[in-house]
Amino acid sequence: MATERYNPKEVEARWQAVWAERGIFETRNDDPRPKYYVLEMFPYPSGRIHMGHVRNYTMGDVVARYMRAMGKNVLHPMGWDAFGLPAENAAMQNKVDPRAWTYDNIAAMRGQLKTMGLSLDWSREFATCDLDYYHRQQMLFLDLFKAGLAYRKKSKVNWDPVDQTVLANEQVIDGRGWRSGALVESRDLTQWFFRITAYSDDLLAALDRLDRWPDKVRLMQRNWIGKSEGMRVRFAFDGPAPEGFDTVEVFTTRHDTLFGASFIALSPDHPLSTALASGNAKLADFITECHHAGTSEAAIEAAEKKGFDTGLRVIHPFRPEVTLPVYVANFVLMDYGTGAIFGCPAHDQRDLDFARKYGLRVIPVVLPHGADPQTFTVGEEAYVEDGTLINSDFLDGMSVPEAKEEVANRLEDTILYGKPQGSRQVNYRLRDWGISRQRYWGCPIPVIHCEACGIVPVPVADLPVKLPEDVTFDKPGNPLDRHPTWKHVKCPTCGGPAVRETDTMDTFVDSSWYFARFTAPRADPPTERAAANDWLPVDQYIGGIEHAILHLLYSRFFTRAMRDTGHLDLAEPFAGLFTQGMVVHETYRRPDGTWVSPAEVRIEEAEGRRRAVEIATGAELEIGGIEKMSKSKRNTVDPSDIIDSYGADTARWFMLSDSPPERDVIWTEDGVAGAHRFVQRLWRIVSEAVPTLPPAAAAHDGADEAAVALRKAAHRALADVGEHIAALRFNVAVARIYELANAVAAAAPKAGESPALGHARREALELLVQMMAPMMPHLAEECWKALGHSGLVAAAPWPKFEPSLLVEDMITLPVQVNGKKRSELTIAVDASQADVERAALALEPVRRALQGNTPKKIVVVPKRIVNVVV
RNA sequence: GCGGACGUGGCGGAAUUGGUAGACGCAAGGGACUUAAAAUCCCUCGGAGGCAACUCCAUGUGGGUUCGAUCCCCACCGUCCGCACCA
Repeated sequence: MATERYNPKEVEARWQAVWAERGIFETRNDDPRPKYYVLEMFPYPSGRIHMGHVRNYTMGDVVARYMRAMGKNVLHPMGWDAFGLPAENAAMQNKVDPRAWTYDNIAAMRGQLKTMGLSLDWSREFATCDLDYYHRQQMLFLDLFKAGLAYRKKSKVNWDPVDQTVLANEQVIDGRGWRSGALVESRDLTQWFFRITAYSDDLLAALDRLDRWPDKVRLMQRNWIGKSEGMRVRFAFDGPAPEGFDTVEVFTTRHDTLFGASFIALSPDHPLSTALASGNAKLADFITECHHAGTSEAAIEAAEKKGFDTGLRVIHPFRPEVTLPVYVANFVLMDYGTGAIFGCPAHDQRDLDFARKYGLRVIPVVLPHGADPQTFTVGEEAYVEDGTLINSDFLDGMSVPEAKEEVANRLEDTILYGKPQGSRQVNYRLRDWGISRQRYWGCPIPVIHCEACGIVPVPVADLPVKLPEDVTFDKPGNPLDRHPTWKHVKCPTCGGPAVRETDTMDTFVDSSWYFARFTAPRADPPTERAAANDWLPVDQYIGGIEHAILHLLYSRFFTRAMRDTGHLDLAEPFAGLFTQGMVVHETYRRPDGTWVSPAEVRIEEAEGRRRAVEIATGAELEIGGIEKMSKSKRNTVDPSDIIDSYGADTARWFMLSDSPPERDVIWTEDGVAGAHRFVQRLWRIVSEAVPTLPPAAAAHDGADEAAVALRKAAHRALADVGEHIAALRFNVAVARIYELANAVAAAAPKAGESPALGHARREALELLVQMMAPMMPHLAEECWKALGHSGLVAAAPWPKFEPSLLVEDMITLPVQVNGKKRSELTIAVDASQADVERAALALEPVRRALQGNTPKKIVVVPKRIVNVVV
């Protein structure tokens, strides 16, 4: 009897309907089983899902389904990161309402996701642009504001003069606005900030405890936070001090090199620079010039160290007779340390470049180990390594750490104008998070500006501050700002005329707490504290490495802020993090350089050479590099096309096969076809075996050799697959499933076989189906039903392997002579060392390799290897 | 420049983290079935030598440690990623 081909289209829709109807993926908060929260980074509703989503959500779904089978109460929700620029751009370009555009996209993508057969709890779905959600976000903002974690300050921002808006750093490409192409200006604007720096040290220290995060991500965050331990040191002026300044304060991590100081450099934005410039046109010009210099990497690379001598001199803390010139220098950053440094040219490359240019002294004060103090000089390269102090008075002979300690102690004990001259300071690279956006499609910052009362938070009872719907996008700039009525309100405190804050929040705020909202998505307060505490942290979070710093750091901050404002009781939102690789594809281009999509290309193989041919024209195309799927290179493959022609299980299986999940996966037609062949093959194996199977798994008595072998293969696979899924090594789990499928196929039903083999086959098939169920859930349900089960495999517990079947009584050991494998030895597992040695030496290839020599030593590693050493 | 990761057949990769290198898949070649094709099934598949059993070489390159190294150490080459005037 010929088996009918498996029809994924019909089967998948059918099982998806059954799952939905029975609500088996809806999760209750009062379920007594142990919890497991698996979450994939929620998508931006761009309109269509892409292969990256398919990969991400497939991985999460395998974990969710596996954990559910393991008896956990699994929370696996989905939502939409729905505020952001693209909706406004669509509004400007296509005259559509950003709200309608967004919700249409969500509907389209929800439909696509549903065809993937993901075990999601759709009852918890929300979008961040839902009034319900951003209302709660405004409540959180007010709490942060009250706690001093949200504040306003003037700061430098990227300003796009054409679009009239602030741009995030990521939206500035080579110094130009990504949309307008205009040169971005640096502007001082008053903006809202979240005080992430209040948690710098905790965010850093807690990284060590995130042992289920990739080292790479932890390292990136560590570097981003950028802790450095140093000193603030104040220098007194030689002669009259400028108005309003009694000293110049610098930050340094190399206070050991203080005797090598030869100048002071101020940032062009330092208050002293600004003050001096008001009476000095040349200095003012210099500062302006500094501001105009590019801030791109290339510009910084090429930029020369430049300075302007202010004429001021300061006194060396330990050598009253020595004075140092004070420069304004283009390479000193205002927002790190104190915005001023002391220059030690011998031991810092930038300082050296600067000193050479302006003819300043270069005094070596750290002598390399083993160098001769008489002959050691610094040429064009500063010496930044460790060594022994020289030319440094009371520090001479000390190591660098000793010298640092000594300098710190002395400066702390020296009083200058009523304060210690120096103090130890820990400095961080991390800055507060600027969340103001001059944009419409975001969460309004719930604050009112009153001329009399200043900044007045909107009373909680007046929330939500709702985005107006009657806005225009015909002009650049913020539609909220030019809306005729929206911003004009009465002051909640004094009742006088006031205006609303028209900035909206960075969309990264929206994604900084959505995982908490999922735990009680319809609760009246932002979180239902008990639910958040019960469910969080997320046990397994999965997403792209591109969020290593931004989203993942912001969320860690925001969770702490929510803890400190009473919304939940934990610091770390994500206990386990996995960063998946990208989906990449070959590229094809015409001779004129334009790209051609894979769907329009046919690959031909002739004389061992692969050719790409454009289907429409028959013209040969150039096969380009394998790159991330992107619209610009046109190398995308639409998941819906794949699901239409092969089914979701095939797409899911392909995503999990071959490539380790953290690495990039190359999407190939051959690979997908191969995955689909396996789907068909599994169906064939199961459906052809079914008529021959005994009705249900019976006791495995009177088992013959073939039956035992099949049972061992099945239980070995079961043990391995569970282990590999739990460790997210999906590609290896897939390989084990292939192996078991091969083993079952090899033991195909034969006339006259033993009943024991029939029982073993049923057992193996049932295990096989359960093992593949997290990965190919539709096919698994169909097979499960074919095997005679009335329940759902999606609701079945994960089977337990039989440990006795994993134990072998005979074992095959490789036998080496001098480290080279010469033979194999099959022997009882519990054979004594002496027996193993004797048997190994008796092997013909071993005797040949020994050539009559007596072994010096025989290494026997039990259950591993025998090595005969001559 | 600083920091990090990686390098295994034609390709994706596996290897119990010091113990049989190349599991599993893809591609390729050969065969069976078929009027033919598709589908399916069987065989071969790191390199060199040999009819063969087998031998030698081989995990980027060169050294080292070890009975034994893809794995540990040193140096180098290459690829990729992050940060970037952070004092």
